[in-house]
Amino acid sequence: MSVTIVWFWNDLRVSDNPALYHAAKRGRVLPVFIYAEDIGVRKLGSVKKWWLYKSLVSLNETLKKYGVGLVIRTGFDTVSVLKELVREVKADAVYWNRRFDPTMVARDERVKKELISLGVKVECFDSFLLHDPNEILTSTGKPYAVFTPFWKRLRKDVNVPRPLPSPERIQGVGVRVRSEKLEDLGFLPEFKRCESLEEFWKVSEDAARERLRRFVTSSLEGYERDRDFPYLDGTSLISPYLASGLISPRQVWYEVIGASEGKSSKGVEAFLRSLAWREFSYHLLYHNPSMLEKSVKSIFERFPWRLEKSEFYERWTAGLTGIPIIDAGMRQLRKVGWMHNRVRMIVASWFTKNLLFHWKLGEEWFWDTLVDADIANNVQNWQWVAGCGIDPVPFFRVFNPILQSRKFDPKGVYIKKWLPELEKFPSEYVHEPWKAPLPVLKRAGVELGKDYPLPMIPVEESGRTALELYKRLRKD
DNA sequence: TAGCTCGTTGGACAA
DNA sequence: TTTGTCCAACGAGCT
Repeated sequence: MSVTIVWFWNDLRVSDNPALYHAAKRGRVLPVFIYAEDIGVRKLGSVKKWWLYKSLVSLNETLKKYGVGLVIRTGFDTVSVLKELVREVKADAVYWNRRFDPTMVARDERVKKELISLGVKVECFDSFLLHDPNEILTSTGKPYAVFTPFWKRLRKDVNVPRPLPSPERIQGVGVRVRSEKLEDLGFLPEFKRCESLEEFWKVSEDAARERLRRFVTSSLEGYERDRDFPYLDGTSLISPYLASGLISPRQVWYEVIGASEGKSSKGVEAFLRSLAWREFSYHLLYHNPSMLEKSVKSIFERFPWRLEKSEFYERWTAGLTGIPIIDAGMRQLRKVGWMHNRVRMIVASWFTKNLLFHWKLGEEWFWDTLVDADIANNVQNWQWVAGCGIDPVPFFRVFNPILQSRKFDPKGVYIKKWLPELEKFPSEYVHEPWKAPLPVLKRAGVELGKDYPLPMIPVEESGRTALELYKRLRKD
């Protein structure tokens, strides 16, 4: 009987998992997770490790219900580990779901070649994206570089495959296979903030489906209207599940479309459009691998970004900038490993256009602290906000965090949730506490500079500095 | 081919 | 309070 190794990575689920599904149909199955040195462009971020740990525990439990366990292996390079496993269980095939970040694409090609040369059958399946970056191209045969035409094309032409069911049964390999302990991978010890993550997130395939269902029934209809307001529960919170593959994008796609009958199509279309941004990020990265390191608009390679992690950097990461909306966002990130998208833009704009730090420093911090850290989304969005990416926000568009705060959190509900020290502030002053008269401060029980910091730099003036630098750069 | 339109997420200012 | 215009310029993508 044939034996197939299923190599898991960012597809940690049993439903709509084509590699697992087809392997189970084929014969005996060995599900494997490999944590090798060649895992991709970056080492895993610390919060992502926590998420991964939880996901793997959950996947293992699900597989156990089928009577098979998840084998965990570490090593220097993946291909050696796989070759070893092939020998151990006399596997004649290795299946996995395609990955799209450029270093993984290169590695997977290498792995494929080596395995085939040993006479092992290799099959790769699609489920990580809705589209194949090679197949959606403009009429001139080039990759898309602007989102809207890309989205129109995707919506019109891409036939999203229906999600596959979970395998009915999975037959194990029948021999004992050594597995390393999940605890020994070092995913938890270096990480000290698990407590609030544990409270906030349920990490499993079922939790992903449940979360999505709740969003679809309660928030989808108003999504277009509510998504921009961080004090509302208006977004799906599905991103970390997508990033690790506890749910697939086509499961999301069909759940949303299926539940949309009777609901405003505006909410549905707006949400599908958001989902398409994930596609677009991978489209861009797949065709422009250098964007991981370099600003796409090359003029920005000469921009005088700050590169050293100074006190300003520390205050930004700690949520002690003195601008409440920014600090609320950065503290939410610290506590639960997630930040509302609107606030991500505000803190990133402040970081790159007021503090003038290189977008890469911010991108790295997000990478390390987000449960939904995803290489393509992270890099694309940071370059977009910084104004140096493909189809970005124009550089001269500097967000004014105070105006953003007043517009999207008028009563300061979101601010107060994450900054309890400002709880007693009247909403008139909660966006800029430094303007509060002394009696207001007294009543709120806040001494500025002690209980809550003064703004680290002047808001409007710092925005103008960035513009000046940019203008000068263009003249040279 | 050449020309036309448009660009996820803004802000200042005027009316 | 709300709405419209301009800001600077360019290149993608369509017709």
